[in-house]
Amino acid sequence: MIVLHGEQVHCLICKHGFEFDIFVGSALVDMYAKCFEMRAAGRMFDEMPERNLVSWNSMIVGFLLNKLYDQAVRFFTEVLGETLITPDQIIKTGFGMNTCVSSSMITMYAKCGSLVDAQRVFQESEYPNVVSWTAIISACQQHGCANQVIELFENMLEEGIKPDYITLVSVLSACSHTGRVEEGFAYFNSMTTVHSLNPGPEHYACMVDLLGRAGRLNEAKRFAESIPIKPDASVWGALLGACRNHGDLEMGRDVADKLFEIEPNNPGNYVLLCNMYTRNGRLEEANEVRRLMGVNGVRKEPGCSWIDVKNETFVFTAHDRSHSRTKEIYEMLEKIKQLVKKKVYVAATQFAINNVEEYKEQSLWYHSEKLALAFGLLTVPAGAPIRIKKNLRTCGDCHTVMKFASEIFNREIIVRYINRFHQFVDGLCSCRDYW
DNA sequence: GTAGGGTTAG
Repeated sequence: MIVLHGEQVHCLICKHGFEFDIFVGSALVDMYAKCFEMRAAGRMFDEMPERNLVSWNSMIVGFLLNKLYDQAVRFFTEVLGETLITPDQIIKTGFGMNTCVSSSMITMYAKCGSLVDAQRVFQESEYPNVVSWTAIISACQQHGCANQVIELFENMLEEGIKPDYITLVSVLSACSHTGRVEEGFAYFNSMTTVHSLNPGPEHYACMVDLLGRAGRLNEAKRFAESIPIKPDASVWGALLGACRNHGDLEMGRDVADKLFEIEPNNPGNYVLLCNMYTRNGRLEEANEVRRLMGVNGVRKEPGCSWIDVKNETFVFTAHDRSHSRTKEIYEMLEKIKQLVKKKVYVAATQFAINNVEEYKEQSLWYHSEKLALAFGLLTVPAGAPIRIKKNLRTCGDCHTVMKFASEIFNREIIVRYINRFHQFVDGLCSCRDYW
């Protein structure tokens, strides 16, 4: 809708003959991109008689804003007129010294699963500012290294760098994911008493998550209800997740009802409640939730896992048989199963949600992350870590199998679930099973 | 006229 005003101004610009001005043209590209009209932005860009750095940047930023990441990269390589730029080239050009670039690189490495590289970039950055510090703090947070988060945060304060809103989100999240309830509250309180920061919905969500994850559901609920601002979906979402983790169906149902009103199109809430009913053997109610999903036109995003091998990305869905090496993959899966069973492993069939009893255990073995693991064991050279990413949270059974596999095959396995990393080494996970 | 870091949930 807003673009209507922009179009009117665009018309006026044309009438007065300013459409070929490079400043005006770039601003129009930017305007269309920000109105989520990327095609119009592209047309504008194509029609510009000349373009400069800002025009190109406006296009790239526009792609990012519209979540067209691949196109952003393609466009960028077009600017350079060469193939993809590598981190090595960034260092050579000297751009690595730029704090914008280096903080982005910290984030990039962390999100690609390499915390050590992220740390190296941070150490090499000359004048880290609040964004650089927050980038490395978040990186450690996403990798479950809460000790480092706290250490870095304290170092940052000693260096005289003032934390901001986002820094505290990461610190609080680190506390919640490692059961540091008291410390979490201390940091939360320090926002107002020390740092002059007003907590926002994200901070409140972290605090509800902190209490909820620790199993203190009633306190979490009371906290959510006492928030001075109107609690948003993320606050109730955190509480619903805690109800699922700790099996509180009654509270879960109340919270889910709230969420269905606030965000009826979010499939996650339906799935959580449905799973809770199923796990409690209340299949009729579970079906009712599924029906509600259908009525509201909501569809569950299918779970999938992917793994990079030699510059190629392989994607697996549950029960996937589309890969050319499917036979070997399923054989490897069988092998993992036999070896794991020799340990004290017992299939956690409560995580097999939609299956008839006798198929439950077998079905667990075809979760997408296990398929990716089997493929990784077949293809990733010994000694190199197996890196898997998954778009959804994993189930308890997969988490257990990853631990066993790391020990049995003597492999480091790094798995990202949504946006947090678990590192499995010698039969243990970096999250120490608190997740 | 453009540009870096973030939470919960399947």
